[in-house]
Amino acid sequence: MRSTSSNARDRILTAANKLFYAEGIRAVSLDTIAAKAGITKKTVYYHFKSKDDLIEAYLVSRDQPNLELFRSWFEAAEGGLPDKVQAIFQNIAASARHPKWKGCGFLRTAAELANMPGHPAMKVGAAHKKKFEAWMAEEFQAAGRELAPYPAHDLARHVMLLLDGAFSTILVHRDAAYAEAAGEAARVLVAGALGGASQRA
Amino acid sequence: MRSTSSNARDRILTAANKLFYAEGIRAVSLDTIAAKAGITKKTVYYHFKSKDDLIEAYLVSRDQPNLELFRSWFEAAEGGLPDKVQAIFQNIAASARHPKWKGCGFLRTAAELANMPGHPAMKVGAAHKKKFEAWMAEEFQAAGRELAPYPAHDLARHVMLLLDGAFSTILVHRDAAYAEAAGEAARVLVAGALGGASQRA
DNA sequence: TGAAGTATATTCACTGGTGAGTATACTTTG
DNA sequence: CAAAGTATACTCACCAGTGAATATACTTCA
Repeated sequence: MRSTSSNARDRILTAANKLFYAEGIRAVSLDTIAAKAGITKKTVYYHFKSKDDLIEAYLVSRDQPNLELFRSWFEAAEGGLPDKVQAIFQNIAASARHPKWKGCGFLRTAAELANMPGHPAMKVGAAHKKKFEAWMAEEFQAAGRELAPYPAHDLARHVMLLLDGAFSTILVHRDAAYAEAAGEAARVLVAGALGGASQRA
Repeated sequence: MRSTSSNARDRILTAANKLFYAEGIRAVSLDTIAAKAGITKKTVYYHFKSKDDLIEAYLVSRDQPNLELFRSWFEAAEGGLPDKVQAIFQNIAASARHPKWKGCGFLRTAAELANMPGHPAMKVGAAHKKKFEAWMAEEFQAAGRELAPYPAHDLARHVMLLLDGAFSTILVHRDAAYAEAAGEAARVLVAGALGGASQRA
């Protein structure tokens, strides 16, 4: 049994999650993370081979939970496809009103690591965003062929662009209303693709 | 004559521009900037009261030039409103293919300073984005009342969201094609707002 | 006019503190 | 016991910001 070990590893990852997300990757030292996890820095280096490694692990740990969250918002929403897509944005708006909200960890990490394109964490971020896009495309595909002249994967990409635009813009303005605006735009695109007259909310 | 003075200040600002943009705000030290500017760190502190102050000056110096660039792309484009809007995105795609391109300096700075909401540089960034949005709204307003059920300022905000989405997404994937996708989405929205059938490229 | 004084601009050398990462030794537990 | 896990205590590099001194140019007024 390596229960103690995993405990330490988990505590490190939990601390890293909170601190990296709250303060940013470069603003947080391993000393601070170790302190928050209640262990020594050397123990951090026992479980992770470098800070970059821990950054990568941080993003890996967020991948599935974030996607699940989007999925649950989408599924819980009443109404048609436009409504379900819009619901994602409305939920983001709600999240963004919490004072601890600091944007999308993947996007912020990508911004901080823009000078290290090959960084392993970048790959995790890119994969995460691709998964979101692919999932959206699936949903659109499943929802019917009515969107013929507007391929599902194009529409999915456009929605994803609006989503990341919302994340970035809210962060700049500190105003969750931008997520609602993005939701309306997404709604217009999806409704339009479905061939129906684009009924706006 | 204070020519020497302005020279030093300008050199500092030029060096800060290049380094902050290329490496990120927190990754660059004032020692590095001073070295690049060919002066002493103390001289940096003579002209700027702190690193934060220099960060702010960096963004201030980018505000007008960036807006001018967008404007020039828009004006140079042939065709109607949808084409002119789309042209902005196409030009961003072209810029993004240069190896030195590292996204939008305002967005990346906002991501790095997410833990300091009141930071002066954040205000500069927010003001910059607002100017872009306001300019777009003006253009839409001027272009006619035909977009009745889709208020010009809503449409402007949607275009801005797509733009920032493009900036972020290109950075994550290192693929300028996302700007083209965003441009198509913007084209669909603008064309749709004009009441015409949304003819896609 | 020119000497004395003052503001501007710059340098060298430093401080206190923090950063990532490590050498070594202790401790737990199967 | 031996291996996994953790701690103490350290290195060396860097960083934001400063103290004290100096050089240059502009201003004042005897």
